[in-house]
Amino acid sequence: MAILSQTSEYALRAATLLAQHADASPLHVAILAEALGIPRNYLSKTLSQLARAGVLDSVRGKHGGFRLARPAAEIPLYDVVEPFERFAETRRCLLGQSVCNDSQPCAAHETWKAIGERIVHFFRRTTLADLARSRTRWPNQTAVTRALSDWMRV
Amino acid sequence: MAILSQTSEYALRAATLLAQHADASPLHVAILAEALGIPRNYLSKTLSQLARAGVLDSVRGKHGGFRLARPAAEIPLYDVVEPFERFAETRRCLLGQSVCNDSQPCAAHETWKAIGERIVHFFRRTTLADLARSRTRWPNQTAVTRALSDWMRV
DNA sequence: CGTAAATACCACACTAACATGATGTTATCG
DNA sequence: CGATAACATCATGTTAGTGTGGTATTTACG
Repeated sequence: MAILSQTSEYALRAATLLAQHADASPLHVAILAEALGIPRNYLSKTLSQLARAGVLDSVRGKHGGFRLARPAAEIPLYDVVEPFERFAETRRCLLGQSVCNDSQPCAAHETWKAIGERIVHFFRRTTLADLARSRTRWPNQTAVTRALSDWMRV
Repeated sequence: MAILSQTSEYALRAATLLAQHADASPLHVAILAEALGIPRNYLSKTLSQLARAGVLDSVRGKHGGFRLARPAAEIPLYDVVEPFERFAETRRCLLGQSVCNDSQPCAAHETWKAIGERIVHFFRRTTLADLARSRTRWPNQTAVTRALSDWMRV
């Protein structure tokens, strides 16, 4: 009953941390991974996918890293999570009936549909800016400080 | 984004069909599996678990099968699905924050919590009797007819 | 231009969910 | 009591998600 995959959660956390990073310089995967307690290479792969999806910019070479491709307020969580989820399944009949729609509903149709819509609605309406606002407490706080204060580049 | 595991869906379908079976004689796994389009041995294992959980009665030997352990109206979907799901995860913070509760919430806490509660509420409030009421259209309808009319025992 | 530092990519390992087939166990019935 | 029909269980296979390590590629900078 996890709703989101592990990968999606990783993506959300990393994107939130990036949104908390005010200036536009990219952050290294290594530091993000350390700060968030996420396997480094796996996060690297995940963020590359987000870059391909247009959510992040990736900067290669020395002083490279990842940053948001546009302002946090313009990135709904849906965009962050969609590359790793099959949202279409939200609309499948709970009982697996081949015909189950508004005019020929199964017994659970109304309620089940409402739940699915509520989930999608949440991801569409909430943006990274919303998540970045709250005070967060990531697994490795010192690495977070380093990341956000751009420690590496002093 | 499947919310429920495949196994849980199998269990729900089989239980619904059993609830539609008015009389108290048990139904064979083989017929249930054929009617619902579910792998036979896998369904067998799944229903055995439901029997161990007290949701179904299993009857061994010739003329055996499975039937509901109590009236359909007294079996919430939660009971059918719970053996295969980790509902506790519904209450985990979306951002994986170690502290995230009503007094120290993350930015998504309220909405995310509401979604989880709505899902659990649905499974607790809806019973097999509710699902059995609607006209269903299972994958193999002729096998369903056989099953529900107790064809084997004529 | 060469070196170092970063992402990108590839190959593989591990695990849990899903599935299949064979065999064991129990109960009915002739 | 033996044969048969059902569930129960075990061993194994398959797949997708997750994770790891190494190599290739790109870029900055001295």
